[in-house]
Amino acid sequence: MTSAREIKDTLYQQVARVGKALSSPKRLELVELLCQGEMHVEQLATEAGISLKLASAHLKELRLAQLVALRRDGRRVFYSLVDDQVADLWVALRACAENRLLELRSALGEVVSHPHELSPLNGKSLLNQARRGELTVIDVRPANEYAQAHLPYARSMPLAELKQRLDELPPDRPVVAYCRGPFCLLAKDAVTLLAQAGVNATRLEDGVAEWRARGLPLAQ
Amino acid sequence: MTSAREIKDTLYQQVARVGKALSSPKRLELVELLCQGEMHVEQLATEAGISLKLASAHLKELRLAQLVALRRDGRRVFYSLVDDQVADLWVALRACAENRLLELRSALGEVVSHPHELSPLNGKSLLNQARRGELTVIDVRPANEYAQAHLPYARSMPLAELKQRLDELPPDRPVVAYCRGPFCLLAKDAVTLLAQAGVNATRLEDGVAEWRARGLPLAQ
DNA sequence: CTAATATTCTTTAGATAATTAGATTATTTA
DNA sequence: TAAATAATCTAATTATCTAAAGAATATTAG
Repeated sequence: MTSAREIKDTLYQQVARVGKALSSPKRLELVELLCQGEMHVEQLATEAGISLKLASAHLKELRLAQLVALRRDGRRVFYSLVDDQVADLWVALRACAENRLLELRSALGEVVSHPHELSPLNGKSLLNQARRGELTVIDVRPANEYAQAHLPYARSMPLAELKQRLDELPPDRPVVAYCRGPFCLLAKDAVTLLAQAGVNATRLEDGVAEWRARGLPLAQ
Repeated sequence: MTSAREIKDTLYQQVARVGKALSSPKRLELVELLCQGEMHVEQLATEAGISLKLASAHLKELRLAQLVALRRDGRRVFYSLVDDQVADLWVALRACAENRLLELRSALGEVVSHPHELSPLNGKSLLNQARRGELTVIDVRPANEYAQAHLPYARSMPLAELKQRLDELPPDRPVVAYCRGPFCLLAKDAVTLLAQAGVNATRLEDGVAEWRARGLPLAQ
């Protein structure tokens, strides 16, 4: 004999498990990292700026909420999102927060300090211009993230190597740099570096998760 | 002098405010109720089965996360979602939980115990059949929720009045009943009641929030 | 089989949240 | 202006979460 109230309580409790998994800043950062592809615990801990132990504990929470899955390879444990719906949820949650929290907007202002550095293009026209070779799209994330999924026509130029590889960029052609998404600082730094080298560079705010959530295609 | 880490921490913290707001079962239930339209605190508390004080406290949390807004009318305080994006987020979160948590699926099985009672129609064809008068769509939520938004061609027949108003239903025509969404028990009870009265009745799982999230039109 | 590495498990302290009851504020009605 | 109503605020208790540190486990290399 299960009462209506008990059934309802169970239903909302279960959904709240997912909400709870998304209620900690560090877990959100881990989810965003996993939107870039699978990573092992040490990578995740380093990128998120937390201890390995804490990363492991947060990943366990995400695993209990069935948002991530793990795969063992030798002595490494690789985590990944269970599917793209989780990435879409992250993008939706971020967008919702962005659209209503003033504190978030002003903090984001520090990431995108120079509006003219932002690529004014929408996805489709960027795609077209890139295909025609009218501009160069570079992916400034670490190479292993590029290898797992990247924007069409984008070439991998990790921020760490960018300075040494400037000569690989086709001359006299605008460059659009992207990274992990709106919260990531890699593309911002890339644009600054390129501008100092005299390259006409802008940043695309989207990462692969945002790109896919818009229904646009990705390459591997 | 704000470090990159500090900026990032702020960004994820802000998004986590929204995640945190969605991490409590009772707050989720309140959000789902507010998807039906604005309600005052006592209504919300009664429907969610909690005390007025607790409802007030949860609503304050939702307000701090900027997910709901309030309006005072006389001695009543009416709450509503700040916009449809919040309703979409609720629908997305529920869908994400539904698709991966087995416990949720089995609990949901108790709400939708008889699969043949579920309307097999998709939104557009339901709309067409309703327009042509081939079936009767009834909204079994309380009348004030119907008044704020409802499915096109639906008529209001609150569950509480349904038994007395059976004669208003066009005879020999299938009836599709809907309520607040997949977690709501009103439509299930309506279908049971109608079936006992010999009416060919099925349930539509969608509520207005799900309907709108699918990009389908609503009426007022 | 042993040592080294990568990760998880366990425990703990401090911080934060949920819930309840009592006091308080704002609004309407008499 | 006083009483009644609706909701919020404050304070207290209990429960839960975060983060860190030490112990334990699983896998590989020697």
